[in-house]
Amino acid sequence: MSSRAMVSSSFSHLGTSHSLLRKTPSPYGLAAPETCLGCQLGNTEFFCKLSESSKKALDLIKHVSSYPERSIIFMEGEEARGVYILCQGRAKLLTTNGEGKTLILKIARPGEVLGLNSLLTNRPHDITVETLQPCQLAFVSRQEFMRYIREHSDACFHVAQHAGRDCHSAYESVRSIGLSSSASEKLARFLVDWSADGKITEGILRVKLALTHEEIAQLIGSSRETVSRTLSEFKRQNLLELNGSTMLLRNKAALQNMAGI
Amino acid sequence: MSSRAMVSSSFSHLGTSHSLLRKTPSPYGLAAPETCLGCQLGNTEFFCKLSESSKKALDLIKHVSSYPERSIIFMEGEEARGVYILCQGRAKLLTTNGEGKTLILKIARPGEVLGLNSLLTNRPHDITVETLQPCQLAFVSRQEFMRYIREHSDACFHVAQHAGRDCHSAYESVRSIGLSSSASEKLARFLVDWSADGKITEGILRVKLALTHEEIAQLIGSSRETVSRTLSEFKRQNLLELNGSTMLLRNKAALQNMAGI
DNA sequence: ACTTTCCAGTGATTGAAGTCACACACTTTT
DNA sequence: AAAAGTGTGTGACTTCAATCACTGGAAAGT
Repeated sequence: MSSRAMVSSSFSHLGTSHSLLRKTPSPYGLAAPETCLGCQLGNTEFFCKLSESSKKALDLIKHVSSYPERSIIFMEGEEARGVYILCQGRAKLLTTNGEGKTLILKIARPGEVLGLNSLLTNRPHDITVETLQPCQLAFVSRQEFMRYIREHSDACFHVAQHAGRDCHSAYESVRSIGLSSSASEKLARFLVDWSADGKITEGILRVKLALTHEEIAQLIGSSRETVSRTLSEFKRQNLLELNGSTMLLRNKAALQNMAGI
Repeated sequence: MSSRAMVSSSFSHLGTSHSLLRKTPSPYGLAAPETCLGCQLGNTEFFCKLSESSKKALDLIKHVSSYPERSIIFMEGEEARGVYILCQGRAKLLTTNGEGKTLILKIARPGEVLGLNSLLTNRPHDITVETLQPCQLAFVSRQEFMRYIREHSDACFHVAQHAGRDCHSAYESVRSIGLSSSASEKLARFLVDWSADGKITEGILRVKLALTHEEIAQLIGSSRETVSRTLSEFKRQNLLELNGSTMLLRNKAALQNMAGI
C-alpha cells in the first residue's frame, strides 16, 4: 500500500475533507463538474434516472471530491460512514484474507454506488475499494443518505435495483471462480468480458487492458505466473496480441468457446 | 433431477397452481398458516418488520403453497415471474455450468426472499432454487410485487435491505471459495458457520448436518471424495464425531483456527 | 426378501497450477 | 549514471486435490 494511498485514505476520514477538496476544482487532472444535475453518464446509470426533484435533493447532500490513483476509499471492516457514487475513473472492489492474498470482486465504473450494502444492512464494510485511476467520487453521509431514501421513494427503488445488480455481479464472480475447471477458462472469460469496452478498428478488436498480470490474477482467482504463462500461450495460439497495455483480440470466438460462453 | 421435482416445477408455472394448492391445507406434513399476519418468524426477518398496513397489503397479494423436497422453485435462465418468500423449510440456491458441475451459493432459511434481484434488475433468474425439505413459500407475482413496493415505501426499503444482505452473503461466498488455500480450510469454515444453529447439550455442541457430502462439496467448491476424506481426517484428529446426520463438534476452536476465523 | 438406488469411505494415479527462483526490461528517483 | 522499484517471462519443482475405481452399507421401492 503506497503512502499516497494512505494520505488519501485519511483524507476521507476528515469531516471537512470534502468541502476542502471542493475548493480545488481540478485536482489530479480531472474536470470537476461538481454537480449531478448536468451528469453526462447517460441514462444507463441508476442515479441518472432519478426524478428531477430527487436529483436536486441528492445534489444538495452530496460532496464531490477527487482522489489520485491507489487511494483507498474505504476498507473492509471499517464502519460505513456513507456511500460513494463513482463519477469518474475506475476503482477496484477487493477483499483480502489474513495471509495477504487478495481477490478483486469487480472493477467499478462511473455510475456505480460504493458501500451501499454495508449502509443498507448496517454492517461494517465487507469489501475494500481502491482507485485504479484518478477518480471523482460523490460522498453522501449515512444519515443524509438514509433520510434521502426514506423521503424519495423513487430513489429508494433505484437503490434496491442497484443492490440487486451488485448481487447479480457477485453471483457472476462466484460462478466464474467456483465453477471453472481451469485457469485458461477463467482468463479467457475475463478477456471476453473485458473486451466489451474495446473498439473495433480496421476489423480488429482493440482493448485497453490497463491492469497488471497480478491484478488479473486477483480478478480470476489465480496466480501472477499462471496469468503470464496462459497469456503467452494464447499469443502462441494466435488468439491475441499484446502491444503495451493494448490487446488485439484476434480470435474472440475461440476465447468465448474456452470460456464456455 | 427427480421426476417429482419436475412435476412440482411445472406446477409452479401454472397460473392457477397457487390457489389450487391453497385448497389442500397441509400437504407434505406442513402446518399451513396461510397468512403472514400471524407469522412466527419473529422480528429478525425483513418481512416481519413491515408496518401493519404493508403487512396486510402483502397478505392480499401473496399466494402460499407447499412443495415437497427436491422441488425446483425456479431455474437459472428462466424469466422471473415473481418472488417467493420462504415461510417454512430450507432451500438451496445454486448455479451450474455446462458440464453439470454445481455450486451451491447458499442454503436459504425461512424469511428469505427468493428471486428478488432478478425481479429488481429485470433479468432472467441468475440462480436455481431447489427445496431441501418440504417447504412452504409465498409467491407474489412480478406485477403485484412491483406495484406493492412502489406504493409501500417501508416495504421498498426492506427490499433494498434484503438485496443488500443477499449481496453480502454472495461476497462471503466468493471470499470463502476464492481466497481459501485448502479444502480443509473451506470445510472447517463451513462446519463452523453451519454450527451456528446447533445446540449445546451436556457441554457438547450438536448440529444436524442434513446435507450429503456431495452437497457440502458443492457448497465449498470441492469434490465429494475430498469432503469425505477431510471429514474422516477431522474425526481422526478428534475435532468432531458423526452419528448419522448429527455432528458433535468436539473442538470448535481448532476448526475456527483452521478456517482463519 | 429382493433388487435397485443412493450415499459414504478409501486407495491409486495424475495433472494442473501454485510456489520459488532468477533474468530482463523499463521507469522513476536520487 | 547509478540505484531502486515495478512489471513481465520462464524454468524447475512440488503439492494438493480432482478423478477413476471399487467396496460396503443403508434406504427405498417392488
